[in-house]
Amino acid sequence: MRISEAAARSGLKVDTIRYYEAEGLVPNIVRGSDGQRRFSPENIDWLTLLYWLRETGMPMKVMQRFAALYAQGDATIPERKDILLDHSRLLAKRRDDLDRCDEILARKLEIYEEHLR
Amino acid sequence: MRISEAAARSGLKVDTIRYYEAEGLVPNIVRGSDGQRRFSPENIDWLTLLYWLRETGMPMKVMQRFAALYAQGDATIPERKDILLDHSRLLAKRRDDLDRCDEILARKLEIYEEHLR
DNA sequence: TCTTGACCTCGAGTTACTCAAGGCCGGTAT
DNA sequence: ATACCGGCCTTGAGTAACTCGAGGTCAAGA
Repeated sequence: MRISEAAARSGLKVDTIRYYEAEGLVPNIVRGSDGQRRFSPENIDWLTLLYWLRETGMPMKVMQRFAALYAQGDATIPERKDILLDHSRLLAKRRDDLDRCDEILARKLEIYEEHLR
Repeated sequence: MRISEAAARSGLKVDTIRYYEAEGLVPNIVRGSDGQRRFSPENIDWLTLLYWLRETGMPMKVMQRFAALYAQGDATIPERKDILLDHSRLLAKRRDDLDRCDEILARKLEIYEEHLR
């Protein structure tokens, strides 16, 4: 499949996919005889994973390391697992932040309500 | 109180506070006779709010509008309330994203475990 | 044949910081 | 008395992660 469909399926934008490829985040993108990128189902899975990792705050550098390990095959699974476990902890922190902000907003809105009376 | 303490209390960095002031996000910062910024408790509350709004993804432009309204006094409370309610919806969306990513990580880690056996 | 649409590359622009350089000023140590 | 130090100041450049525009190729349809 071609890049626009890859974008639609992964959640990433077309431009972002090209950018990620240039940054070495997407191994194994092949080109057709027309010079255009062709995406395999495995490519799509990978892009989708990248989308969610990025969306939830994983920095590019970490994603680059992750991608490099992925490109090296199954022997790197323990290291990749560590990266994902770290990210899991980050998600927990983000959830705490959201809760904290929710509280603050609730208090602020409360005060606004009082002012409106 | 001075800028380093303001940073410690609000969560923002010193540089970020100065940047925010330059961008018009912080009304009413007074200067002492030495030319240095002095922060009132109200300033600190405001900076803390900005910190949490930004941390949870409110764009600068929205914060600028919010700050401009704040600077105009209580008459703008209804509009400010709308902004915070909008942001509240964004928080809910972010929480969904975190949940979605958690699922994906769990599935991925599961697959890694299988590979490791 | 002409145009339309999807793709391509490359380079510049944007957002939201972040840092480094160079300078002032009040307080302590020699 | 002076030397140094830490904390503040401004300005301008650098960074991360996109995002967009210009200009070009190519296959398929009217």
